[in-house]
Amino acid sequence: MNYQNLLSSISVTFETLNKSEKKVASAILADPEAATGSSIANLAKKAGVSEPSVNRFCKRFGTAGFPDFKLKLAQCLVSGVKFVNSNVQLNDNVSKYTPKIFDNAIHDLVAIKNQIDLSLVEKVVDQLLSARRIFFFGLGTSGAVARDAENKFFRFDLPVSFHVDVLTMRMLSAAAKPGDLFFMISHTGRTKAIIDAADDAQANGAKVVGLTTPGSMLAKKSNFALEVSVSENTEEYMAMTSRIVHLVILDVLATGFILRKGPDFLNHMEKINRSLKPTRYKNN
Amino acid sequence: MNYQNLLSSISVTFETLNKSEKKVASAILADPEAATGSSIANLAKKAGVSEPSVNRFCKRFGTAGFPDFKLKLAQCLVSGVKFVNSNVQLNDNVSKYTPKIFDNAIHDLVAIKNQIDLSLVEKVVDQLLSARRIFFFGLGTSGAVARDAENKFFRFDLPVSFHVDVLTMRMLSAAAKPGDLFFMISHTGRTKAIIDAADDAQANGAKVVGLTTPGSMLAKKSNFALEVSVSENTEEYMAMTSRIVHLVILDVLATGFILRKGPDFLNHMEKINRSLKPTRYKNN
DNA sequence: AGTATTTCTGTAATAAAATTACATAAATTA
DNA sequence: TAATTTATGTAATTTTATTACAGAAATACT
Repeated sequence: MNYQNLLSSISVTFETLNKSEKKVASAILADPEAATGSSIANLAKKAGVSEPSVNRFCKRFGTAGFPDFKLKLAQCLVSGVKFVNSNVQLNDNVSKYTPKIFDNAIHDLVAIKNQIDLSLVEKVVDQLLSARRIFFFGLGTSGAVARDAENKFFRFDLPVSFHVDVLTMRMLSAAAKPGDLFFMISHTGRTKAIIDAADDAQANGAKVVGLTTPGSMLAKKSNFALEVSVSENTEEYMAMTSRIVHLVILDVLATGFILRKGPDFLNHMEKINRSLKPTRYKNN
Repeated sequence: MNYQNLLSSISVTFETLNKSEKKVASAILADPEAATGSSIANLAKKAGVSEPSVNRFCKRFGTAGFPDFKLKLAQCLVSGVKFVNSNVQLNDNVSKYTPKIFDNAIHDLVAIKNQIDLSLVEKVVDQLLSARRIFFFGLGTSGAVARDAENKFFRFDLPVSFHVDVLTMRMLSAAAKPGDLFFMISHTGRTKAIIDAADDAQANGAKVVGLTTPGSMLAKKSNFALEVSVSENTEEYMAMTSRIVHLVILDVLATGFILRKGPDFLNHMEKINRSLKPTRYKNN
């Protein structure tokens, strides 16, 4: 029995279960989350069966007993999409809202880490490696992300630029050529200027990478869509975790790029790093 | 407490634990997998402490008790945040380096979440609330952070600007006045232009907030130093996690600002959000 | 249909585990 | 050095889970 699929095992074998086991299964399937937190007595009551029936149920599914069952159930819930309720409340004080903000970012990073399509990452790295020019486009918050991306990728011995000006975006995408890579960053994926530029760039034979929300207009129009879904509530008034995840994904791509370039490339990187020395005061 | 990173939390806060808690932490860190399966008596024996000590340990980490702790520990093992030695190696493939990059960011966020000085956060929020003008200064990667900060704080009905041009920085700090707030962002805290500006601004009676590495020159010269220490190795060739943590801290400050402004302020925020509507395509 | 056999399920007893209350020890402060 | 706080363990209590067993329900077999 694979504990990753405990829940689906339960629902799949449901019909083969006997009366009381079905009751237990229903109680668990109705709220698996709650089941992980309750005692055997509690769950038995909720299911309308005796405690040993619950225990037997657990053993039937290959676990050592009820505590072990809860553990494995909890583990199989992790991989599913599930939000921590870390909403900031209006009356939160500093010791409440601070960890919440951190937790939201952490939670979304963990979620995306587990969801990200590695073969797609690889493909985008390929695109970055073979591109003749790279443009990062973003507006508002994503403008800051685009700027950060440029600040990373310019080190890679490639013509890279970032743009936050919609007129420039129009002109560049109108003048796009095969070999150009347009890296579009937009959390909503509905920003007109970005969508229009994606259309134009693609019509001119350039490739478009979209860093955006799943199924968005931008995702659909991209050759390669890096889709990032974050807990909606955190983005209510200001972009928060989406841009954090975007930045980390750009780090991943940059890392992939460097690794593919091989060890010699590190000399080039080192040269760039050394250039900063005169801009800094000595370390005490 | 974020259950995704219970393990990270334990390893990060290890030094702040007292004697018996350290014993428990070591026993768990030595074999987290085993810990999820053992009884409190067992673990207590392995750690060489009493059972209540284990129980207190669990509560200290924000869990309801030992069973709940085991559950959350088991969950965090699934998501598999490696809390030690997530260095990218030259021969890593995409499925190796991708989670490492994420893990590094996650790990540092957990670390700072646990270390951040909440009263200092509160004080900086006070400064932001009472400032007559706010300037965000940053160069390179921190320039992107400064831009992001401006993109957040301009919504707050305050004169806010960000600067990435050292000449402008000089002029602005030379013309600083009491009531001005200079928010300096520099991971190294040794960037000459930033340090010089901090000196000038302070000499002219303005307040300086530094977002930088602990004990840096900038930290020493700031009225309020938000000190962030990240795992050094991640910053070798390019700033990675430091800027992520900086951004999240700015989110915390922005959140603190809004909450202090009270519920009426949300109308103002809402008005700004609405203004973006015409720039976007309709959601299908 | 009626009995035997098997399978299922609950009750009650037992065992295991976790938590609490309290006391003592260690560390810290004055 | 005494006073106070903090940390830790012992023992009692409570909660939780498991087992053994018996009665009920279902199935199979005359």
